Amino acid sequence: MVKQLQKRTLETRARLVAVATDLVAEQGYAALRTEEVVKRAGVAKGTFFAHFKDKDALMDILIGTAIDRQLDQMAQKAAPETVADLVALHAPLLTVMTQERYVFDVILRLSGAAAIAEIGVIATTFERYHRLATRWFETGHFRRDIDAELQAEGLQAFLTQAMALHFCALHRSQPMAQRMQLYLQAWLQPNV
Amino acid sequence: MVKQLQKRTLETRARLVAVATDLVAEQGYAALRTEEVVKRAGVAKGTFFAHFKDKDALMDILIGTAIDRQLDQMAQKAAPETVADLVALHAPLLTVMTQERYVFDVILRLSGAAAIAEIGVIATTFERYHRLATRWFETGHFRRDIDAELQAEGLQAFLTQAMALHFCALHRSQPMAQRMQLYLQAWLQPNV
DNA sequence: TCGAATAAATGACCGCAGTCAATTACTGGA
DNA sequence: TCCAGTAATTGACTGCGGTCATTTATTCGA
Repeated sequence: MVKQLQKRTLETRARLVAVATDLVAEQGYAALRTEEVVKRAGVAKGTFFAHFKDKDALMDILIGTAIDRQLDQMAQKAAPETVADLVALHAPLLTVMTQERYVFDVILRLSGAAAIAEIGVIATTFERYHRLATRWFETGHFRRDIDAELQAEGLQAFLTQAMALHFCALHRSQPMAQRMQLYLQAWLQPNV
Repeated sequence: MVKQLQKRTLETRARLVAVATDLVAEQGYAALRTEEVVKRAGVAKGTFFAHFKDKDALMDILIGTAIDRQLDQMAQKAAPETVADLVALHAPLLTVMTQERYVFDVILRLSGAAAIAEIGVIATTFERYHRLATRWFETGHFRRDIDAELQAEGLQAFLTQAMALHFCALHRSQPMAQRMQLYLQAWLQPNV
């Protein structure tokens, strides 16, 4: 039912990803062209699309991997006990996700799995992030009137909002971290 | 310094928008092709791009107009006094914004003005929505520990989150309105 | 070791957004 | 009314993502 993959297949695929990684390092994500990738990898155009459903599928791997590395770092750290800690903890993740407008757009597009069958890397990292955040909130350092999962979903909502406004000309003046602080203070430590 | 627009210009532009509106009604947003628009409008391809920076600029007008109509309706109604009212008030707006995955993607892409100089229709409607929501919260029926503007920003964040999860295979089971209710209860009426 | 079945790779081709030098239509002053 | 200057329009062309019938390589049973 499952794999019957030849060694060649894995090699080609790995080469494509490696070449793409190099190209991104050189020119950024938005400038990546599939034709450039296949040329450097020494394969035909069709081969690319035999390995990846579309260009987004490659981006999913590249960007998802980068996000996952940040989550590795974050998972190492102790659970944050204050909003300031929580915001500080997110700094590197925010940097990765907002390094280019194009990257943020891809993340938004792929962060939810379109179908159960095709959960990509980015969607998987979002699940992972959700679990990680839920664990932080289960320590009980923040609100207690709602469960940890809901707190985590709100965190994600505000994270997205802060990043979106970062790219908005009308709001770019305020730094992302400061906005996060404001949001999360109100979300996690309401004072009614 | 400003306009020197010929009548012809306005006519062509209006015709393009009218044709596009018809096409969308027939086949949906995602299926819209600029070539189909210019063919029906009886102009050349280049004319389209002389009037609109790119295809997104046309979508901005079509979708932005549809959103604006909903805001007209919402602005008529009295300020909501409960979370349930607030959620119910949003139902038509949610329907418009999530009618197609493609529409939601365009909205996310264009909801923040990329540059002050080029604030589009969708970005303008988001500003309008923000002002409207702020006015609701100024009535003081919800939280009082944070100002109305912040409440409005949170509302927008949760609105986006609810729509995003609506398109996510892993979460599609729960209806949007129900999710909104959960989020907004926690956001607007914390119970610590 | 051979040959049929299957997997991988190929590249010419297509669809569609977006460009631009050339052309046509309009305007306002003489 | 004529004509220079400007605005609007044109359509062939480019760039790039994605497809598919054909060719080439690999596997595995006899």
